[in-house]
Amino acid sequence: MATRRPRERGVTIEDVARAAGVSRQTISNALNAPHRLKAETLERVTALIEELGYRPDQSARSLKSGTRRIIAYPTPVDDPANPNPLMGGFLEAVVSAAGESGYRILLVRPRPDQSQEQALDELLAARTVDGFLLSDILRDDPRVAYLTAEGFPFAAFGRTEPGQPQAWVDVDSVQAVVDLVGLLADRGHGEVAFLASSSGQPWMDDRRDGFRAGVRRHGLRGREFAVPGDEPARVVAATRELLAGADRPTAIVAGGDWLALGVYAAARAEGMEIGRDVALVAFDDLPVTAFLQPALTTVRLPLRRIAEALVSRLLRIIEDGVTPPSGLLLPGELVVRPSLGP
Amino acid sequence: MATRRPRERGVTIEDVARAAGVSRQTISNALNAPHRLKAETLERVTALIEELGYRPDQSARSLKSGTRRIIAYPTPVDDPANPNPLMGGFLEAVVSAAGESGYRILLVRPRPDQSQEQALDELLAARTVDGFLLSDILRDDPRVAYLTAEGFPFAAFGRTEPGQPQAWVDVDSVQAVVDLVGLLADRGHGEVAFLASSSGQPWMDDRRDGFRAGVRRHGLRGREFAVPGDEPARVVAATRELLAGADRPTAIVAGGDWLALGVYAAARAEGMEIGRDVALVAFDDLPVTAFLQPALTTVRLPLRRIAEALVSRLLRIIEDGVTPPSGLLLPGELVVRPSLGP
DNA sequence: CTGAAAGCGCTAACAA
DNA sequence: TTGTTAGCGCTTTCAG
Repeated sequence: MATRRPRERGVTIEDVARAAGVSRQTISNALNAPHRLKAETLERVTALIEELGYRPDQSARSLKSGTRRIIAYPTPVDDPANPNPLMGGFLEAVVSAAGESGYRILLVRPRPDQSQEQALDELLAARTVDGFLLSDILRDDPRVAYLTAEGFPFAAFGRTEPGQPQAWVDVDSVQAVVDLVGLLADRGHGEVAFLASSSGQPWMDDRRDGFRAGVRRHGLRGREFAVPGDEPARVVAATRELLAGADRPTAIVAGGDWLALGVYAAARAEGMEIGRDVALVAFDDLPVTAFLQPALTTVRLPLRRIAEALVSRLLRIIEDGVTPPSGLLLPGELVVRPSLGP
Repeated sequence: MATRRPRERGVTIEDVARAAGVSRQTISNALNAPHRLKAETLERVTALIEELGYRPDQSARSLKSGTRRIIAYPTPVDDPANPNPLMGGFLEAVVSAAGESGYRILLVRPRPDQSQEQALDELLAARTVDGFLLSDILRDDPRVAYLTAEGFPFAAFGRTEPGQPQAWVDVDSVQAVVDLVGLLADRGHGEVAFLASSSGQPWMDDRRDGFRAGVRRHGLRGREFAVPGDEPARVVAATRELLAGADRPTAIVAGGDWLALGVYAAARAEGMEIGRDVALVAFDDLPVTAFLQPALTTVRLPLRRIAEALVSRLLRIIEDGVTPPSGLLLPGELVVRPSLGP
């Protein structure tokens, strides 16, 4: 089995031109401006292209055109103990959306000795990609600052500061959590608690804000408690303590399904039943929640719509130079299930 | 905020050469063959490169060298109802491993009108990538057949046929499940059942084979039952039926943690407790299993080692033209936890 | 409608 | 040690 070395080159435009007895330009036109060719020539050339399996070399094309049709996505560092289960679905959606427009996604990661900006700079300066897709945006994200300063196209999953390009898409977590609290208020809960992990993800702040807003709006008494990190054991321990207390809340709003899993475990350990002894709502709609008993009321992220919006905004910047005047806030999808109680 | 259009070019080798008052070749040498320059020149040029922020254009370099330093990974289509929660971790590991050697990962997906082979062909013929990383290998995988026929570098997560390049890495699922069954035998179980999903993933066959081998070796009585698809409701229903029967097994080997989740739910519904009334072992070590009560005995996939092995094999083929003479079988890591029972 | 020439940015080979 | 030449494969511009 002979392995073709990558440096061996394939069939070039020259080969096709010679075989067809025309100039290279005619081949190029057949592909890029077919209307310029006589029907007969076009047909002949097209057939030959097909037969020889000719495809324009991407590097040559990029060199000439200055465009790569590649979007870089710096992959978030994934905590091995708690890998983001939605990552696959998000990438899937992004790859599809970009693919529709003929773009591909390049996964990048700073080398151990590199800062985030350096890693971006390497791609940017080497003109390896046409733009960036960013996620897990921090309030004061150095990547956003850098790309903004460079004037390089990017789109962000997560809000950017007012002074920066508003090429962002985000889920309206505040509203979604307000709605969750509303569901609890409707069912007569007056004493609710918010369970957060304090590992500093920016979106957790929005969810907490939503909790506060919801509590205020519905005149409930709200309490907040944070678990340092998000290891299962800690979540369970913290929640047990809460549930064992005399003044325990009648409902818990978990900042994420992951945390809610700990509430299920804690409730069982305390001999309580979710949905009966304590109501529980959360956020993310992890696939696993389908197996929980009772099933979990939560908020589903519209990953597909997010990805489409991100890509279409980014491509507008790349191709038309048009930066969106404002961000896009997409509603989360409330999924009401029995953990909410009767 | 002026957005830099991608077609605007950055600083080129020419710019640096002019600024330094030397030829372009000297700049190139400073980067690629520094030993050829006089120390003083090198220092001056390097400083200038840094100052101007010059980085060689990737396309130009690729055009010249014929190598892209990009590896394509065709992303599996993810069932939205049951997205693979390990995808993120796998990609993470692959990106890291490839990054170590200066390669990046390009996510690709056939367009709706394309076959898998056509999608590969597009990348291959356009010389967009140096090689492919394949996962979810089928027994008779068309992608493997195509790349083998083309003699194009690839490495596969999952076994390829004997006549094909043995550039694969796989987990020794058979052995791992034999070991699981051994654990059950040690604890005196004589009546065990294997729970599979019949949605046709190739690795499920290996796990079933492992079950059969384990049962045979330890002289147990084994039964198998398959759930069509892997929707939670079906898994639970099928398992409940099994547990409710008079001749119920004392232990269940689930073909994956996902299925095991259904067993937990079914057991609870039947008033049984995992680890006490029925033992349970599974495969995958999904992160969520840490929250299960009792915690699940399962097999962890060595994703990091898999990724490293895949990348190093692929790079050997790409860079040295050396195809591995045989595949690499990595052991799964048994994680013994209380679901196994006393 | 088709062809010739030039050049995108880079580096390998050779020359000075 | 440095500079010059040529050419990777393609497309844009301008002639025919």
